[in-house]
Amino acid sequence: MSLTPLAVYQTLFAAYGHQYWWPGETPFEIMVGAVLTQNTAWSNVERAIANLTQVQALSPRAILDAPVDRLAEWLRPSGYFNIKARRLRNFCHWYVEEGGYETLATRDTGRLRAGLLAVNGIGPETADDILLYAFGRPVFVVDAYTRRILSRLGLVAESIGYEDLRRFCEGNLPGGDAKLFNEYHALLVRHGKEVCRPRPLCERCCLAVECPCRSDKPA
DNA sequence: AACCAGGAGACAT
DNA sequence: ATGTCTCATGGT
Repeated sequence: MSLTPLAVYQTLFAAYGHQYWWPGETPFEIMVGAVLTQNTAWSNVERAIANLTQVQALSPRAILDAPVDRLAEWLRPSGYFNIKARRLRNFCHWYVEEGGYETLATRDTGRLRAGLLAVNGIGPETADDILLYAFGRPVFVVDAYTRRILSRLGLVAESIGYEDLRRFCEGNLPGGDAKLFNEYHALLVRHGKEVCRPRPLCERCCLAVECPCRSDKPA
């Protein structure tokens, strides 16, 4: 009886409980956060979003109306601010051009995903974050934590690609359950942040709250 | 004081 | 298809 993705989920939920994701009030704020959190600590993203709120620029129109270098200043705390200013602008341009949330929400998930991926600056993870947390679509979001935890548990190869890992997870979980996908990704991030760390490089991740990854020093 | 953080695009091979 | 660079702030 080998470990399954569903068993991993149940263990994580038993250990940590509900995570109440995504941290954001409106769908648009969630989408902005998804872009800004690329390879960046969430605490830094919060500062950037606070800046946008402060100057009343937390809307597609306001972002498009602002000069890019001004936008970059607001995004500074989230890192990569020059690139992210362009990425956020690209996204907002597409978002408005396509008719905004109401119109986009009528599209099937496949078409919506393709549209997101066509935006320069929206890659597979950011697209799936938006699909799941802003549009409520049943999509499994893969990230660095997912790959690290599941590969250390021996479920997948460490070198597995994004789409292969996504298909593996979606194929071994009850489909159509956005609530499950929502909670699962949040739990993987939680466990990855505080227990299953990059270093020390443990061979396995025991999935317990008292995981040796947390306290042991490298040999 | 190196290492890490809820990636993605450009470019070479 | 796959590997390497770059982008950058803030916490540990």
